[in-house]
Amino acid sequence: MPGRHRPVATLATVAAAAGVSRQTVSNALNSPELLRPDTLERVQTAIETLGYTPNRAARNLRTRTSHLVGLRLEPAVEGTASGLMDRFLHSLVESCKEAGLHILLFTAEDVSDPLDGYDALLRSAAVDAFLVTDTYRGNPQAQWLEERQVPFVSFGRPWEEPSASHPWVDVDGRAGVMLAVDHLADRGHERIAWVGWQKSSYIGEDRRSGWVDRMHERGLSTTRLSARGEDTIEFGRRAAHAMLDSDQPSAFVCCSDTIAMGVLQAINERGRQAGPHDLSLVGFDDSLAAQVVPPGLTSVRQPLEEVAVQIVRLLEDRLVMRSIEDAHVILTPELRLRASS
Amino acid sequence: MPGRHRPVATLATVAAAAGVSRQTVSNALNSPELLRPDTLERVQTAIETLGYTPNRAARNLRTRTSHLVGLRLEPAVEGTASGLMDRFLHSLVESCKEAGLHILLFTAEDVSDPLDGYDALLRSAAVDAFLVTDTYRGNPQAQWLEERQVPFVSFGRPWEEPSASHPWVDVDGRAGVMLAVDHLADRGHERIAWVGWQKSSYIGEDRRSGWVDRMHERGLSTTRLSARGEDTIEFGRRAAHAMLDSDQPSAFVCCSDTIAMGVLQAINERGRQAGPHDLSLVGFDDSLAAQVVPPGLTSVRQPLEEVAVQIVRLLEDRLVMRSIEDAHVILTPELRLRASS
DNA sequence: GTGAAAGCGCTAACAA
DNA sequence: TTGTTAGCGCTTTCAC
Repeated sequence: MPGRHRPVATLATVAAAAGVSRQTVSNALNSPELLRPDTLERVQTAIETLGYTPNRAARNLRTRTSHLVGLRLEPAVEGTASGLMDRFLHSLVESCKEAGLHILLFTAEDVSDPLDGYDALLRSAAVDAFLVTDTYRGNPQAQWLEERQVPFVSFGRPWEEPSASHPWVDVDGRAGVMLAVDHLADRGHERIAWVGWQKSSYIGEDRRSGWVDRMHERGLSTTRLSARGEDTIEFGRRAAHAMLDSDQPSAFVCCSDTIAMGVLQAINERGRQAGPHDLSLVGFDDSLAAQVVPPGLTSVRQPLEEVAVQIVRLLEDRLVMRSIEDAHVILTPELRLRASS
Repeated sequence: MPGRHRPVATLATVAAAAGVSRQTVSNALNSPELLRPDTLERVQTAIETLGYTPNRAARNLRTRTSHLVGLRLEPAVEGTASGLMDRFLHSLVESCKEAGLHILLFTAEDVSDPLDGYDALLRSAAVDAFLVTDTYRGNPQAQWLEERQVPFVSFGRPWEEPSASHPWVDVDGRAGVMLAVDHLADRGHERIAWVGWQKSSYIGEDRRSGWVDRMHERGLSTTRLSARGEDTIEFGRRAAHAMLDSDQPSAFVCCSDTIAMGVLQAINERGRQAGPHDLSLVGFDDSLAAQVVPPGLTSVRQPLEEVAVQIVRLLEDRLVMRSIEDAHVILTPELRLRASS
């Protein structure tokens, strides 16, 4: 019960104090250019004196907007290096503030149902828009939301339906991996291996294509230098051992920091060194683990701060039904160099 | 503009469909026991058919509640292992759902001002309550909120003012470290070192007291086995080197996984092994880094899921002004064993 | 057990 | 430029 014991100022209070009507106070807030300068100032003084802030519920009811954006939080996956959500969320909330938006979190009752939770928030008019993040498994949310004409932006491309017209922001994983390959090749590596995700992962294949294409562009062979599997430490470890047993790669580019951790483990188990003088290693995501693991893991870092900014820009566009230009944004990651390469 | 093209059902719609008045529908929702069974069923059918969900803004305006809980998100600290927020947030949102609450995120304009951001949300009646998390630097928020009679719960004890009466939930770091000491001592270690935070950190000193007291309880000396400094990898590394140069500890208990990573690095640099057969190592927080770093870092894990449950319980109590019992909850962490010990 | 009336605080539309 | 009127969708109060 906020305000239990405080007489909270309302439009009426302020209007009385300033000697104007309620509507004039409302205008002072929403269309100040309509007021005569002296009236405006009088009202503003009253607002300040009384510490008035418009009541959100009343405004929401009247304008049929909440300025809230729903974000469904997926369970954090344990045993995985990433943990990007932390970094992303802060940037996102920050960007939202400038646009007068807030992030409302929700979770699914049934995690396996990608649509669960959206409907309830929508029907209760609790949010104006959604931010959809888990597009890695395709995103049925996009179609569902589009059918209902609900404003939303997705972080992640609609891989299986590239023609989808909803706004999205994504990071160019392919370009990120190319950065990694260039980095290693520039330092003289020729046998650069790829350790990545299963073929069924759109994101995984996109990143891998950066490795394949850049290797070929530089006249380097990719034969027998690729491994695909689960996003686990154990897979990275096994894959690295197998490759080191047979095909003598001198460097590894990994689809995730998690896998890179497994590769690192294999390198250590063989009494070799991860670093520029022995086996080089590059991960993906610049997770906290990459930053803190000895000797420091070189990794592709997603520009999450910029992702957040772009997402909010697109959300704003959709919310005011502004003509949407540049509704598909692809941002380029950068390589964070550390001692592993 | 949600519902732009959909005629959203309202109380009136449902009432018309069920052939009752609006209030009866409202009662069916909020006090179903008042209705005659057959009326109730008729109304419920109509609700279901029309897919009706009460409008949040209207309800909020009328009841002067939002069922929203504000949580100020602090910037994620890079180069630090923890990243607990991810895991915590999901549990929190989950628990909130059962209580009919939602989490609204906000950030500070001025990060150095611990009160920044609270006031605006409060005055606009955007949230009913707050969850305060960054109590490590003392929490002026507690006093500020208490003065204004704003419901809130803090995650973290009011260290500098133990008598503060606001509800809080915390994890017993001291007990967690005792678990670590026992684990190591049970395995024969006698020279167990502490690498922790500066004396100015309440949390750091609490954890350290677990080491001191349990060591003494077991008749083990702590002399020259303690180091205190910043929460950085570099400090952990330097401290470990210094101790290994002089005082021959056989195991390290660290105040954080970040520090443990530095110790691990030092161990590796000396050509020694982190593990049960050479130098044992225990961290704190069970970060993703601890889980993925080779060979796996034993670490004290905070029961964040339970923390979330307790926090929501206390929030509910405060929101209905229920008599508050057990408003101070201390939960015991557990030790996650891995190959580093 | 059900219905009618009032009003939460705000803004859109219009009148002065 | 300012004020008046109406009403967003809901719950509370009080008749019936």
